[in-house]
Amino acid sequence: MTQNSGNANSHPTIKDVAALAQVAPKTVSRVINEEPYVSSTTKERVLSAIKELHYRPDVHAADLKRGKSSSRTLGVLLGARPNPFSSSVHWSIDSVAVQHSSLVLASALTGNQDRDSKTVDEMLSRRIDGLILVTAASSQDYLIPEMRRGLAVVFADSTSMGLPSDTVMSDNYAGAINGTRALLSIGHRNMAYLGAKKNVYTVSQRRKGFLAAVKESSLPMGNIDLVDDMDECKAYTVTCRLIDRARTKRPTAIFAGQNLIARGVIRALRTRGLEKSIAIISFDDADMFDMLDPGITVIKQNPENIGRIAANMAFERINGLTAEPRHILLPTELIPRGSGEIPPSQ
Amino acid sequence: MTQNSGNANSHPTIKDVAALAQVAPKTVSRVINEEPYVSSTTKERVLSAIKELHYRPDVHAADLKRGKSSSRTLGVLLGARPNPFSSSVHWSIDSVAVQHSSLVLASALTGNQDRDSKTVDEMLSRRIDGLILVTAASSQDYLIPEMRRGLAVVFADSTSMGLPSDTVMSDNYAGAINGTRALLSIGHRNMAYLGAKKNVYTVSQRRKGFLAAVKESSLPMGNIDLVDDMDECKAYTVTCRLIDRARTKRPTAIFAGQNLIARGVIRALRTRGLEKSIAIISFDDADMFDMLDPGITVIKQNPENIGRIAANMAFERINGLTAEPRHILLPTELIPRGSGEIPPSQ
DNA sequence: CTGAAAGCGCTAACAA
DNA sequence: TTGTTAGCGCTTTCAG
Repeated sequence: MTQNSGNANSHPTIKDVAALAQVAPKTVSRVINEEPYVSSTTKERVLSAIKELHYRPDVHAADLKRGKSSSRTLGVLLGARPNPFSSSVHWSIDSVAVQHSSLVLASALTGNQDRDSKTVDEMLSRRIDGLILVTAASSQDYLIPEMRRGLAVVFADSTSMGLPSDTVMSDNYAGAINGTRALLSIGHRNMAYLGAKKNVYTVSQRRKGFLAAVKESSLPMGNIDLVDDMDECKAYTVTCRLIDRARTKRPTAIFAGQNLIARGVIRALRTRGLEKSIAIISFDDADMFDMLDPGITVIKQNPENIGRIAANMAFERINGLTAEPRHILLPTELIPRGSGEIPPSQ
Repeated sequence: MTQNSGNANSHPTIKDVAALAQVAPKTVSRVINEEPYVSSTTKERVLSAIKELHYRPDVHAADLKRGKSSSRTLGVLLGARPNPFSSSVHWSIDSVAVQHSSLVLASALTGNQDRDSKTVDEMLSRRIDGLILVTAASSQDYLIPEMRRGLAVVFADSTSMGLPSDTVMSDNYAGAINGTRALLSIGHRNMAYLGAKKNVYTVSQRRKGFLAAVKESSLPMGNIDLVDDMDECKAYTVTCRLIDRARTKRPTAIFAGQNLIARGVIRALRTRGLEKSIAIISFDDADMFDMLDPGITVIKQNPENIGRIAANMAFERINGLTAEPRHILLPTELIPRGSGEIPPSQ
């Protein structure tokens, strides 16, 4: 037992292994990194010393010397309230990362600028190779110098807000147009749009899509209720207000700009027993939407693909790709389940 | 522009800052670490140099020197298929970590031993301070040497399987007894238990709780269908088989050992139009369970608390606590919503 | 095939 | 109040 090999409170080092195997540290290093030119007997000895000491190389120390500042670690920042969508994106990124022997430092963005930038600082201080921002709402200009140094930044389900970085998201505009057209095509002439914060890019695209479809149908805007900044709770309240209006003045169809908003709307419709009388379409699916009665018609995204593509783009950059920023739009799918096919009630 | 300060591909170092501010590296270090005894003018100069170069200290290099192998990073391993429960635990851990200026390395366990232990290795090589295993199924004996070196290991929603580490989980046994008693008290005499893999500790506790309640009611075991290894899909199939039996032989109530299993059961009941005739209770809640008709009665857990407590215990250990392993059981709550209050149909 | 020396970015210990 | 030296764990470079 040389050095600190028996020390309960610290990791054995390459020196401890070297001492036990009676070789030089560099030889241990060769074995660890599977470099050639190590005799098989030496290798054996080193390997068994590693095992005996439960030695585990310190990647940070190794990277420090290598100078390539590649920690094989990816940062992922989740901007949205925890929900199945962002979870899927996250785990999809994780599974790509594992294939690249990388790990994911994950954290939730809170919207509090100070706290969030502290989180990013912590990640950057740990020398992450890439950063994927999922559903990020605010601008991240301070990342520019980091990008110049080679940090691979990818925005998933959000726009890069001026940063020259790759982006992946659903084609929110086209998806919203599609859904809205479906509503219009079955005769709805009074509709409501309940959307999230419209300063978020994806939300604004959905809003625009909705409006574009309305416009092409030549419906007067007087027939449309447009409400922004919704969340589940507010959506409930607003929907109650909308449907408590005189029958001729109330919307016969509701476009929910997000799954949580849809939940609020559905709750409200149910309290009035109107869930089979007023149509609703939700942008983004949610668990159990198919099991309600009626089933909720949704504009479905593909979060797994978004995560996978984001991660792949990040690794391409990490591996040296220097092409122009790429902007991927993924198609959405309109899934009719009943709630979106309800005709206008009068 | 001294050293590599203008280099596009690498981070500026403390030396670059020192050169620009015309001080010694150690002085920069003092400023970074907010040590006393730095004149305010010097401090200013250093700070502005830091800003100009977009300098960010490398925590790994710092820790290396400090020798305390504290990377202020926590590992979190999620063992269950992505679902709202594990998501909540995860984000709850994250929010505690941030308070401790720590970051979370998160990864999903796959069940594939080789791949999973590679993931743990990667985390250990990054010198995480603690490891929280959420819903881990298999034994993790190889962690023992790491624990001896001071790695704080906490099991959340799972047992430590012999390892002397802290654990937090719901009181699965009591919760299951409670739910089952509720079913029995309204007169059910033919019941089915559909549970997940029974080699998972929490699952086995639920199973035992169910059986204990049955036993105390002196119901003959012949009246009970006990099925293990269910998932959503299998639960659907099995439920179909159960309810297609003769009316006198089929269960009048179903205990679903997990929310995904409950989903399969609910789907099956609906295809037969039996959702209002056969009772169901689900262990663990899920989004929208309250909005179905009837609402799904659940034995509710508190994932946020599980995550928070797990993280707190981990940080206590990291900060030197050496008490005996603690095992926390959190109460569950039976939430009646309709489906669990359906009386036996004959 | 193997080893010795130097140094990655940082800070502890000591000096000035 | 500031600077110097040494060394954390590892790998590079170069010499055996």
